[in-house]
Amino acid sequence: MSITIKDVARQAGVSIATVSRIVNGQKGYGEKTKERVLKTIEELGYTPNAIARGLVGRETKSIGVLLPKLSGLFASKLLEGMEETARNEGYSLFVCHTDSKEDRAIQDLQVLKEKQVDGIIYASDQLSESQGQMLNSMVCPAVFVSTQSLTHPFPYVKVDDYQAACTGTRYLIEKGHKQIAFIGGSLEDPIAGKPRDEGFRKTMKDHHLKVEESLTAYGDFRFQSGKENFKNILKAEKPFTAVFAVSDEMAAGVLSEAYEQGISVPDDLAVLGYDNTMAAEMAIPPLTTIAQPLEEMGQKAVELILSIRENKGNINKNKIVKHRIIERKSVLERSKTKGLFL
Amino acid sequence: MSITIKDVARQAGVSIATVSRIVNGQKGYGEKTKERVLKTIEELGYTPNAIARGLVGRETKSIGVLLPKLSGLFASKLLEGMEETARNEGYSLFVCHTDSKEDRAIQDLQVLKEKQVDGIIYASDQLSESQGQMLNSMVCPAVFVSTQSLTHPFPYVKVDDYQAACTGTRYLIEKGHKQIAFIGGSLEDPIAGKPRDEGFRKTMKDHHLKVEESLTAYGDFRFQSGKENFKNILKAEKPFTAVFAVSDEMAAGVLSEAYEQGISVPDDLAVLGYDNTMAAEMAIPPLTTIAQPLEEMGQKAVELILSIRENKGNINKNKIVKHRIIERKSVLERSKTKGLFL
DNA sequence: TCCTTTTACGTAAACGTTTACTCTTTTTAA
DNA sequence: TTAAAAAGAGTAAACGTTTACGTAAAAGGA
Repeated sequence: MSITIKDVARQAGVSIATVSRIVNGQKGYGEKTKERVLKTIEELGYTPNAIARGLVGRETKSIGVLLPKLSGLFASKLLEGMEETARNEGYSLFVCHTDSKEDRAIQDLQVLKEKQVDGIIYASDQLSESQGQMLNSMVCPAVFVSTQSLTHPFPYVKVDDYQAACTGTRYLIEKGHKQIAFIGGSLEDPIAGKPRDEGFRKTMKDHHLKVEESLTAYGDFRFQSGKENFKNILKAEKPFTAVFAVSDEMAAGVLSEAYEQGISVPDDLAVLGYDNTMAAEMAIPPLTTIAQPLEEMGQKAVELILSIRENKGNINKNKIVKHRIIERKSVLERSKTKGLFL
Repeated sequence: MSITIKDVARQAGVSIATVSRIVNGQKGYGEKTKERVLKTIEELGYTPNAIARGLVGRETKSIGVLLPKLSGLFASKLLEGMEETARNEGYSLFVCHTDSKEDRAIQDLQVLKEKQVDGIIYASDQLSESQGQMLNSMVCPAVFVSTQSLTHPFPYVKVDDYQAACTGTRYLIEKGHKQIAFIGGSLEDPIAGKPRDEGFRKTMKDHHLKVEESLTAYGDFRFQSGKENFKNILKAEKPFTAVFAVSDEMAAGVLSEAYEQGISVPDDLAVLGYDNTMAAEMAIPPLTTIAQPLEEMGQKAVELILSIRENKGNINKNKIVKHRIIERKSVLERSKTKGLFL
């Protein structure tokens, strides 16, 4: 059995209320008492019980985080940002790996509710109807990061996917590329899939460029998906000089497949990524990519939770964070890259 | 204010003890009562309060995990394994990013103690003396994963680093390589640094091969470190045909530097990695590497915690898990690779 | 000096559960 | 039938805190 506030109180010859006040830095005790109690705490090695605190104070200083995938550079960078901020504010993080499975996410939400978390961060995945209902039924605030929901208007932190895709496409075009392949996310994904596709198409159109449908493909943001989709695109044997893959992992897949087929990047083909995870840095050649400020997003997400807890009456808290191009080595000017099937 | 067991009891016309028993699937109530209570629970949308449970039952169904770095493929894969097992056993994970900083780890341990976690997993980092003392003072079990401590004998789950390094070195030698560069971890690191170095040297010696000191370097397992160390090794201009880097990230670093210097892997040089994270898969060329079964290690670590909680009197619980070579494309036979400075 | 305010505590209730004891009532066994 | 056992349920104490309220003494003000 461990040392409780009672033991401290008895040993120091005061009431538990006094110990509590001292521990919590409130006032209502004399200087000598304080010192005596502090010494006793030290001697006994007393540690307050956060569970008991949580029960009476009705806050647990913990936040639940739902991530579709833990083992990737994207999620882990996001998590690092959240952890840093949470720590500084005295909060801990429960992490849940939903694997994009409906039932897992529901289970997670249920558990987090029972564990009385002070907030929930739902990251980079689509929200189903029943998840949305659960989220609504929670007493704690919930925010989205790197995603949002059209039907359930929780505050979110994300980049403007549409604009980011425009930026990327424009970058390629300004480098002189005209025939551009595109590997996007699922078009059924209204948050990260569709808007990027739209951004790409809109920008192409604005520059009077045609998008060749056999040069477009849609995957799931993963390495394998990038690799396979690029293989399919190559099968079409249509001319192109650049490919825009909307995640670094997919871009790495493109690089990998290109390598296998003896296609040299950037000499034969330009490749543009998206995210700016470490995958972009480690790639060969290092990937030029659209950066999402993942750590900042994680930080903002927990700040958002915290600010909602304070001003219960909150204004619209959505935060659009800025994307930007990180130029590395995978994109050259059109004139310096040969292109494929020309 | 949310619905409590009292509300359910009142509404259903029974005592809270009965509700509790029904919720927890114990016995001591009639079939009709059970149905009535269950219906009431459904209607009211009652959710048990795990904090209150934790207070009386003195278990919180949560486990704390300390990781030196969150944002890497290594940690996140490990985490994924832990999460999966924890979830299946009804546990949640608090993740803490120590950043290998003494004070952060101490703070984390303190918080986890206050939050009354049921176990602690200390991952892939060296344990300092004061951390060891804190760990000892915790009431819950603690285990190491992918590390261990010589001075604080907590149970651990890891591969045999010495043997794994032997395996890797032997693999290279069996492929006919004789002049092998080595990029290790810090020699001050008695767990993951020194043993791998020793395994490398021992195996070289056993095969009557000389290790050329200017072809060895020691880093911190990260990409940049691999890159820079390889650059230094090249400066020595000593002949060699293979390099063994003891993390995939560092191996990716050598690939990256090799690419910049126009060295072709595997045609000019063989590269062997360690870990088998996604970095190995995504690398160009895909890395042949020593696999650590990270997910399995994560799983075993939480299983270990759980089993210690049950049989309080526990035997020696250390678990050495098996490493193995994953052959991909970065190592060819000596006869097929040109080598450098020959 | 006397009254008022402040300081320094202590008491006890609450937070939402679980569970050891009760006490009936019903079932079982002989 | 009747005693014993089992089933069905309630009461209340505990878990370790925080905090509203009370009270006596000390300090302050005139």
